[in-house]
Amino acid sequence: MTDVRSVEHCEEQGMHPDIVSRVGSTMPAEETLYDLAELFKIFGDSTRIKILYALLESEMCVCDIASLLGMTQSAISHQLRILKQAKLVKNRREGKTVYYSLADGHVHTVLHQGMEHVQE
Amino acid sequence: MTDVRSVEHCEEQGMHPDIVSRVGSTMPAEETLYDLAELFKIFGDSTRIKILYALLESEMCVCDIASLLGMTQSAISHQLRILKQAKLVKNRREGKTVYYSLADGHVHTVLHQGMEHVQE
DNA sequence: CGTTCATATGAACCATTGTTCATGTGTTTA
DNA sequence: TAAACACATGAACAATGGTTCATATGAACG
Repeated sequence: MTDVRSVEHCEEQGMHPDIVSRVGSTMPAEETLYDLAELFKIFGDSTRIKILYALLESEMCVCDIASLLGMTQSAISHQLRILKQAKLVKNRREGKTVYYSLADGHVHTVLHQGMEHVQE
Repeated sequence: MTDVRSVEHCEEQGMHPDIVSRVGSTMPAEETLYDLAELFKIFGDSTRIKILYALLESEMCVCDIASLLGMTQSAISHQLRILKQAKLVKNRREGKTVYYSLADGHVHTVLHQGMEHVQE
């Protein structure tokens, strides 16, 4: 019969406590990593990626994007709202029409870096 | 009563057919954009982001990562499998222990670019 | 060999999310 | 001001995904 103290396994302190504590001290704040994951989550959808790539080329209105992607205006509008909340796109009103464009140069960079990994 | 041909709205050809067709011709292949979204989906989870940031600092075994993040060995192992399938991490066996490390320099770059956007 | 320990994996569960459908808002124009 | 149009939004539904639990693999060690 094993000792009571050895019932718990390596997960308590890890096999290499020194490494665990050293790496732990260099980790960014919990909240920062959460926000970073939330950002990538935005990029993690085909429809939104397509929208961003389209806006990379030209400012566009909602129904143009819907037409381009062969999707519903409603579906596109929902996604644009998400992209706007993440500050990845901005919009401008002209009469009845609303034009969307990229909000930030970072979008281009992130897309480009990701693409490089995909294309091996 | 409106003409039958005007029942369908702008989504058919868009408001600016010229822009739609021009942008359409510059879009990467459907499959490429899908793969790109799949890649970002991997980064779009707190646990996986934490694992990647940890491995950025040092090679680690499964139970060390579990200990560092205060999570189950099983949960970490599942996530490591996903990261490995995406070719973001690689592993090496040493006796009973399996050490994981980053597979690619792109990981560092993508994380860095995303972080810059998060920190405004 | 049989046990122990580190890791892997399959099934189940719960939460999250993207699309659709119906409807609401806001702007132009007849 | 009423109709038409571009866009926004809320609720509902189906699908996806992360964690847990139980169990399987695989290697060291007595």
